[in-house]
Amino acid sequence: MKSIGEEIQQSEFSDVYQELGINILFTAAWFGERNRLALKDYDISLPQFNVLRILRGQKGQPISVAGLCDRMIDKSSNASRIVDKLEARKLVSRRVCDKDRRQVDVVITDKGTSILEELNEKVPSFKTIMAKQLSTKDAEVLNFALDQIRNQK
Amino acid sequence: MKSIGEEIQQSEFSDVYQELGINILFTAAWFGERNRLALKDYDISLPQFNVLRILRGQKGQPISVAGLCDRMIDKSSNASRIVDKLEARKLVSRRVCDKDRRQVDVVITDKGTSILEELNEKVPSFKTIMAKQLSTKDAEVLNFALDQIRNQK
DNA sequence: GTACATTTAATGTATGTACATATATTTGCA
DNA sequence: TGCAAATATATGTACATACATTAAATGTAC
Repeated sequence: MKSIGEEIQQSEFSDVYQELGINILFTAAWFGERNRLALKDYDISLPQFNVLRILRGQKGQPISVAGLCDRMIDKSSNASRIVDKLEARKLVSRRVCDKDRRQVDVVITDKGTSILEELNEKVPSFKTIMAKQLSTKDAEVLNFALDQIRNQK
Repeated sequence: MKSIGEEIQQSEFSDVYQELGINILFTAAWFGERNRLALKDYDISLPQFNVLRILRGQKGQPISVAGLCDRMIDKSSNASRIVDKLEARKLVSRRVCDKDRRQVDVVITDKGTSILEELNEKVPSFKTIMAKQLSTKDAEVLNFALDQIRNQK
């Protein structure tokens, strides 16, 4: 099995926390590459895929562009332009919100939903990727540890 | 303390592995944002910073562009162009390798080394970020788990 | 030794990101 | 009401990424 040190050919880290930081970054990038590869044939970028999944999670309820930003992993990505691309392909639709006409309501279309279903078969779920090596107990412990890492002064 | 579900306002995940996957991606992005903020004043991008650190790790020994790619976290980033920017600011130097004239040897300059020293004071180390919430033992366990996740068929 | 394949780096192009600014709408308050 | 401040989205820009292609050097088969 390749350790993170072998992966990036770094023989030693200054300490185990440094190793862990790099390991988290590298593992995230590794997930990204896997998913990008799976999406390639459909000409859908990773952020586009994520937006579609957030919209599906809304179960038909519209969400504003700012709401999308809040739920996106990469906070600085430009949700407005990602929605542009998706709208151009009719995978989502956009409508000015009646109650607050500054807001724009975004919803996934039927076409978007059906593409997403196809994609879900191609993109391996995190469960598929991790369940063999990690018990649910392990996963819970990891989740707790990551939550803790981000919650420091 | 905010869990990952609270961070991205997702009330429920399909399973704990899905939650963990998102958690890893989100934590990596969170690290990235912190570092980018710290580097902003120096007008050095994250990948540029990473390249400088790889070069410093070489302890004066030159490395090829392909060698940089291997050691970089984001495999698809264009090392050639990142080196362009660094060379333009005289933080690294580039020279055709004598033994194999297809290769280019990259080394960090004194100016690059001294900027990197400054940056290391500004950019919080992973140890600083994580040591309070995580024992070294915990960190070791996490490292092992992440290595395992990436090493599946 | 020539011809072809492989390797290394650079470049071209489309898209995405980071960050500032612009535009429209709503809110708060004198 | 009228007007400044705040909010929501879109847009402008420079740079970075993803991926294909090009150009030069080296390796290999004949």
